[in-house]
Formats: sequence, C-alpha cells, structure tokens
Amino acid sequence: MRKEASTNARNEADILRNCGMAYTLSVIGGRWKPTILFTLLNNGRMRYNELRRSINGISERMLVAQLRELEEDGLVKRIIYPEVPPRVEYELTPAGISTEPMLMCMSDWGNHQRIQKERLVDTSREISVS
Amino acid sequence: MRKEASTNARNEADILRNCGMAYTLSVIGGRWKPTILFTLLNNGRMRYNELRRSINGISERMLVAQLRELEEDGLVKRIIYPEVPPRVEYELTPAGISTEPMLMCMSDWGNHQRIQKERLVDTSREISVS
DNA sequence: CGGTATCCTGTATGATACTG
DNA sequence: CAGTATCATACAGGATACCG
Repeated sequence: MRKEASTNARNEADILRNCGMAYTLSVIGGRWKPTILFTLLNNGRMRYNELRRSINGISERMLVAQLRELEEDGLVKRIIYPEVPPRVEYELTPAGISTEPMLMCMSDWGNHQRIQKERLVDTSREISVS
Repeated sequence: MRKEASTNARNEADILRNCGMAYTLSVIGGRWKPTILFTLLNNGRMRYNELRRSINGISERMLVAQLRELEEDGLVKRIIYPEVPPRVEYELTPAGISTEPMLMCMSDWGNHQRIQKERLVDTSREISVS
C-alpha cells in the first residue's frame, strides 16, 4: 500500500481483477439477466412464454435479446423442437449454474446493505426528533 | 420446482433475491465503479488526481460523477481539507470495504469463465483440424 | 408459439473548455 | 487542485405491429 508517485503504475493483479469484473458485468449486468438466471435456476428447463410470464414486466424483445446474449456467452442452452406449433425451451448450462453462488453473494450483499441504510435513516430520524 | 401454470406466481424469496441484486447492480454496476472500489481497496485513502491517474482512461467528469454516487450510496467518504490549493481525499467506508469479498467473487468468476471459454475454442479448433 | 421489425426515449459515457 | 459546464454520441431498454 504505497502512497507515493508509483501509485499510477497499476499492478498486474489489479488489472486482472478488473478484466474479470468487466467480463462478469458484461455477462450478467443489465436489468434482466440476473432475473432470467434466477428464474431458470429455480424452475429448470422452461419454454419461452413460461419464462416471459414468470418475469414481470419484460418485453418480448428484451427477453429474446437477453436470452440470445446469455446463449452466446454459454450460460443458457436453447433447445428447439421441430414441431407445429413451435416449441423452444431454455435451460442453464453448467456455466450458467455456476453463477448461482455469485448471484447469491450479490443479492445477499444488496439486501444486507439496504437493511443497514434503513437502520441509519431510522437512527438519524430519532436523533433529529430528540 | 413445479412446471405447471403456477410458475407465473413468483415466490417471495425470488423477489427478494432480485431486489438485492438490483440494488447491488445499481450501486456497483457500470463501467467504472468496480475499478474505483478496487483502487481504493488497494491504496487506502487517495486524492482526486491520484485516483484519476490510477484509473486508466476515466474522464474527470465520470470520476466525479461515480465518486458522488458511491458517496451517496455510503461506500465512499469524501474528506475536504479547507486549504489553498484545494485538497480532497477519498476513502472507503466500512460498507465500501464490505464489498471486497463480493468484488473478488465476481472477478474470479469472470476470469475463470474467460479461461474456460478459451479452452473450449482451442478444443474445437483441435477437433476441426484432426 | 416464438419470435422479428421498426421506431422511439432515456441514461451512460465521452471530449473539451472553463473556473474558484 | 479539484472540480463544472456544455455539447455530442452510443447503447440499453421500451412500445407496438407484424410474421412463419
């Protein structure tokens, strides 16, 4: 932990951390991907409309786009049945399943922080009253 | 893990997970915040320009904006010294420090996935050659 | 059923010049 | 030194209509 001029020379470990983080955010960042992954983690293989109904507020356009990106990144497998009417199912790959601990870690941190912030607000309110 | 019509009724735990995740992404998502947090985790208290030089490619505008948001979310403390020329230092709060395990988890997952993908590409290349 | 195509808005991000 | 102000662009996300 040096504080001199050499601070501007980023070390290797630092750069690696940022690359990994950038990749992670590119894969699971955004408004919908975590929800999609959670939904598939909970329900297993699901059809397109089943997913759409499970995820409140998502448009068809976004669901398809996010699923295609997740597929491209190797987290989701798309299974097409050559039937009429068409049937397509989505399922997590092993890589998709491997996100579970990370997703839990992130949601737990978020919930914990929100509770902490509410406590702080309550405390400051009590102080300003008394 | 039911697959009937009742799938569209999201359960409580599911909703909570998504709220926590949404909060986490709103706080540490985006292109710069993880890097800022990593930098402060490694270097401790830092001045504005020291931070700017350490984070390659960030504009003054973005650095200030992200720091203000991190401050508002309680992860960063802004310390102003009433001097001429002005001096401002930034430091992680306990909440900011508490992100470390989560950030590590995310960057590790990202790095691990990138390596796995490279391996897959190599393997498919070998197969297509032989 | 499982999508595409098209158009549109808002936010994130960036470049540059200026200031107390 | 530590920012602001201004302008510009890219991309995420949304609404709606249509298609094989």
